[in-house]
Amino acid sequence: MSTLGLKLRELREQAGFSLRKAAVAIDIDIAILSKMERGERKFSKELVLKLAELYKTNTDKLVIEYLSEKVLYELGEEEFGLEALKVAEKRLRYKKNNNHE
Amino acid sequence: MSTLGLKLRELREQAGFSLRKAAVAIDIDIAILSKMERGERKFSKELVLKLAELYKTNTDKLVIEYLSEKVLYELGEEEFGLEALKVAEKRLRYKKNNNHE
DNA sequence: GTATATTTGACACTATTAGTCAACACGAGA
DNA sequence: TCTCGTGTTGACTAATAGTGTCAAATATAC
Repeated sequence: MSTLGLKLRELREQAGFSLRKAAVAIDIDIAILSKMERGERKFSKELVLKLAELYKTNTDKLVIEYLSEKVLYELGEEEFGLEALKVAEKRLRYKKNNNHE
Repeated sequence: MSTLGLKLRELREQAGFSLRKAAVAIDIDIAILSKMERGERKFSKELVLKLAELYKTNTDKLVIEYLSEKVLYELGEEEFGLEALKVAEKRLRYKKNNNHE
């Protein structure tokens, strides 16, 4: 199940939006938001940002959540998922330090 | 540039295969293998495994490399890439410990 | 009952990715 | 120079995945 979806649903309810109103506010179909909140469809980063703004909440954590879910989705049930994450992390650190473009 | 591509090119040359022969052996078009080795196209896991077998080399490291590249590709130039990786890692560990399906 | 909110599935549309093929460039050696 | 083996490139089509739209079904409250 999608953690990001759950969080965004909670945030929506806390902010007092119905699914319909939230969907209208960010200009998407109600069905899509419903499915996204329940993890049946993937969020786009753009929508996550729009929703964060609508609910007046901090975007960073949500973006991190969004990205990590994307990463986990890509790894699927792979046996070496953890090892791959470690390698990716190492390479990303290296890139950050040397590739200040 | 693709580390996986470079590695597989080295392995191919060490194993004494021309691009053509390797491509024929795993039943793909030469152009595809050429592009994959140079990072112009993404590898599929299936092809990585076939090539590892052809070159008689250990598959695990190559699979890990393959997965980490996939992950890094998904993260792109995201500001919070590292943070996302850490969250993903934490969640994956949790899943491994509790979700022995 | 009506009204509002959400879920579900079917469908079409678009974008992305994968596969095919032919032309091209290059160097080695006859 | 000719040609053979090697690798690169681009154009094109096919297959696949992702998105958006809509209406019907379901649920919840009044």
